[in-house]
Amino acid sequence: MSEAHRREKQPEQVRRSLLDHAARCAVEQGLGSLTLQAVADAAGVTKGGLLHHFPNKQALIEAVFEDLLGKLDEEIDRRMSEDPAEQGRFTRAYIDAFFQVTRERSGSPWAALAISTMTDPRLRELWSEWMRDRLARHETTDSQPAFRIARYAADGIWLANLTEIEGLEAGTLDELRFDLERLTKGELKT
Amino acid sequence: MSEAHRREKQPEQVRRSLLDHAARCAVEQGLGSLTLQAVADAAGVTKGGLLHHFPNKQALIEAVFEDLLGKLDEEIDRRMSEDPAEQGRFTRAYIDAFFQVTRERSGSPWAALAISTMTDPRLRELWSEWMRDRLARHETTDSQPAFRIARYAADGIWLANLTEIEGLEAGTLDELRFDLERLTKGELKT
DNA sequence: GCAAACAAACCTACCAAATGGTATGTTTAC
DNA sequence: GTAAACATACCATTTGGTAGGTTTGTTTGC
Repeated sequence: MSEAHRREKQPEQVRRSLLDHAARCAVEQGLGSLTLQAVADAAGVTKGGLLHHFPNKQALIEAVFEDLLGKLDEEIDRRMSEDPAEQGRFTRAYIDAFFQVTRERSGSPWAALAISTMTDPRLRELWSEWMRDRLARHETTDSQPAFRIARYAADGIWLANLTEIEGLEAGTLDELRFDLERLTKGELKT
Repeated sequence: MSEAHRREKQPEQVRRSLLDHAARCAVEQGLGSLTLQAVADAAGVTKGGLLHHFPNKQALIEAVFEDLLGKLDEEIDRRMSEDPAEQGRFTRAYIDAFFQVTRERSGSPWAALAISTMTDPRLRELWSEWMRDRLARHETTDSQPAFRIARYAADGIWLANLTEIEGLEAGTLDELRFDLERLTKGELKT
């Protein structure tokens, strides 16, 4: 620590490290009690160094959030481009993306997204806009009730996985994934 | 304020007020930035008075959480006792309870439950235990895939409602409620 | 029946630690 | 040489928590 003077300067890399570790800290301690010192330490930089990249705490938090939203966008777009069927294309990509990060489990920065969303009104707005925008874009293919329910269920599963300390079991996740697929095909019976 | 010396002492009432206002503050400011002073002020007591009822901050938070869990238990039990059909009885009560608090919207102390659950590892554990316990109790009637998916979807809807600034529209909520009911009867098609 | 004793329910005053942020110095890259 | 990329030192404020006092309610002793 505090050796950054000696090593070659790679601002982009440091910035990236700060974003990643900030997301991690937000998961572990909660966003409210997130401290600049902790993030700086985790990223191997001093607090002053951190404040050089992000003018204040709020700016850091919003940067983390936008970074994660961007990644989610990319991931979903990638999956959609590989899906041949048109109906429910967005819903499948959305669900799969969530299941992937659900499996990746702890340390996954995505959890920060949830906590942030709940806590900070500004971030709530960003998330709302993102969701409204994507839904509008795929209204013709993904607005049927079963798709909507399936997406909400994916959210719920993801939430449950965050809540469980050890995460849901892999087998359970596979079952749920399968059930959701059936749901989007009208095959799920009681 | 600070007149509690003069008024007759009603510890139970003060304790209740502290729990309620703590839940409220947690919703508004987030649990992480919840301050003892704010809670005490809101309840019309000094910080010292608060710390007489709850030895420290963590104890207060856990007390709030357990209080809310207890209310949820009562609500679900009440609904279950009024439900004639056996299959999916718990799932229906669970969904209805969540939809009710979803409709009640802001100021409802239930939102604190969500935020708390994500932030605090200890509370995560409490919630996990509660859920595991209830699921075990109703395994024979509520373990089918469609029920499980329906419960997760209810969680997701509830989460979305917290996320949206103004909350989901009443009409949208009614639709979702109707779709979930159909899902538990195997009537939901794409 | 009543005062003394005691405990519970508060309040006031205070402190040590942590935290966000500033100001300024030092090293590296171009 | 100059600007960016850091680090160091420091400050004002806030916050959780403690210590000890004061008031109210209840029980005990006689």
